[in-house]
Amino acid sequence: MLNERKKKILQLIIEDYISTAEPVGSRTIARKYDLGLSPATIRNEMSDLELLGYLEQPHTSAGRVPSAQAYRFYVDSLIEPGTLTDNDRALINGWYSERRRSIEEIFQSTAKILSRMTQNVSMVLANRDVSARFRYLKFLPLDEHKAILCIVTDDGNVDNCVVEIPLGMRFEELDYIAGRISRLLEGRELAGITEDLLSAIHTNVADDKLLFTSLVRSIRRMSRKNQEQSSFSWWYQAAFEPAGISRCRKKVKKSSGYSGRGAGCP
DNA sequence: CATTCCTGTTGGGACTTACA
DNA sequence: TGTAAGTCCCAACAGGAATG
Repeated sequence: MLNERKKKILQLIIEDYISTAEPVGSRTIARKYDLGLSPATIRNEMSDLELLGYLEQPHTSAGRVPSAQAYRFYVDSLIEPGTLTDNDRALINGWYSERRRSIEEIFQSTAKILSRMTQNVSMVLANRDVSARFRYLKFLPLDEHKAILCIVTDDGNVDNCVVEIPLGMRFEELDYIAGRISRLLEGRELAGITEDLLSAIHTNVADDKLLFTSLVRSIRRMSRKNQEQSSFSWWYQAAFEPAGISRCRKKVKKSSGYSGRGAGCP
């Protein structure tokens, strides 16, 4: 636990480093900010902060730079949350009162609002849900021989494919099968739907081979898609939209490498 | 034009001193 | 005795002058 003096020194170092992008030394802190402490005292506190992991030193005689732990502490404990003006509140309420269709749109809107309010580049970052779960499946009739098989997961993804309706099977029966399979698989992680489980469904519920093959193929496709998305561990949306300046948005999915899409930004 | 050397500046560590 | 402050010395770096 940091005492008040350490907190104050850490705060000044972080703010100085943010504004200058240069390592901050004890003498700089003593001279620029009236703390009533000598550089030697500040140096001792900085040494403690370095031991505690809040500061790092690029090389022996350079000043100190804040660590990731220091930034976390700064955001959580050192800065005072500002108060929203009525205009800001109205802007936010206006954006979110509109019904949006996807998570992506919500991210875009959030980044835009942040950018407009702060007049800075904003970035919205979220962890992807790595384990989508089966929600339900449904058959939608196309004609008397074909139907669309739709599988829905709890993260809102939908996969579909056209299936042949087995000869002599009525749509009501298809609907009944969909209900039974949905109940059996509901809440299960896609990755956890095993061959054994699918075989049991094949035997007990959907004994038609073609129908079963389509079902398995669709579940596997969704599971694969989910795993691919999960490999992109973070998703973020950046925006730069100060009033009166041309817009520039960029969306990037980040993984171990780099991939991006979007337009407008060099 | 690239490299080397010199000098000034900045900052940290170690040690000593002053004081409550 | 612990803490704060002062001082000395050394290291790293930047910038300018000298040199090949």
